[in-house]
Amino acid sequence: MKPGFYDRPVLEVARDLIGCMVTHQDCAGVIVETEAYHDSEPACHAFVGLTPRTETLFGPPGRAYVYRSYGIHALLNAVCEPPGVGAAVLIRALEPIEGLDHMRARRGVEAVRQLCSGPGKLTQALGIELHHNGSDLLSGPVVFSPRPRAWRDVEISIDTRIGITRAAELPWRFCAAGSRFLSRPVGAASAV
DNA sequence: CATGGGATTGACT
DNA sequence: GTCAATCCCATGC
Repeated sequence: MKPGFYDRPVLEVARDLIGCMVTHQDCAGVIVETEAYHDSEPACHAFVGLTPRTETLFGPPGRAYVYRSYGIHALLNAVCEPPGVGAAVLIRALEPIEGLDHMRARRGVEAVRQLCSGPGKLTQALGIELHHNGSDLLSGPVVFSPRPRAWRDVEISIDTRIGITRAAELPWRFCAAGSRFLSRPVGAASAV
């Protein structure tokens, strides 16, 4: 992405990341689902202020924020907005493009739709771990790159965020309209 | 120092 | 639909 891409309001970045590519080593996918988080609302980890955990969130934009969820999964975010503001875009689903066999080996499943259709699934498929927290998204090893031509005019659907209890009413979830690779259909309120 | 709660997933009823 | 697994870390005594 261009320098400065992430130094903007997190809602704009979350929308603009739909259709962009995520690459790690030999695996790559197109982002089809994101969510925005900002320190002004209680669902965001940064809501509690600057702590060891949220240090990356309050740091410079364009870095990866990777944290452990439910003691099991690593979740990938792109840090946004200027230093001092705790904001990030959660990457929730990818359409697999390259390295599918490597993804299958790490995920232990065959179906393409099962490889990256969830925030914990895609980090497992791409081999993204906690030690990637704080890494630069321009220089890698985890790299975000602009939309391929075919995704230039992707249509965006907006929905409420998934799996949170606080500020659950905010429409801060962005999806590639009609994608078969979402973690969950648009408009499917709760349900597990 | 002890405790409680997740930005989830997959197995089972 | 229901539920356990599992661990980092914020919070409170």
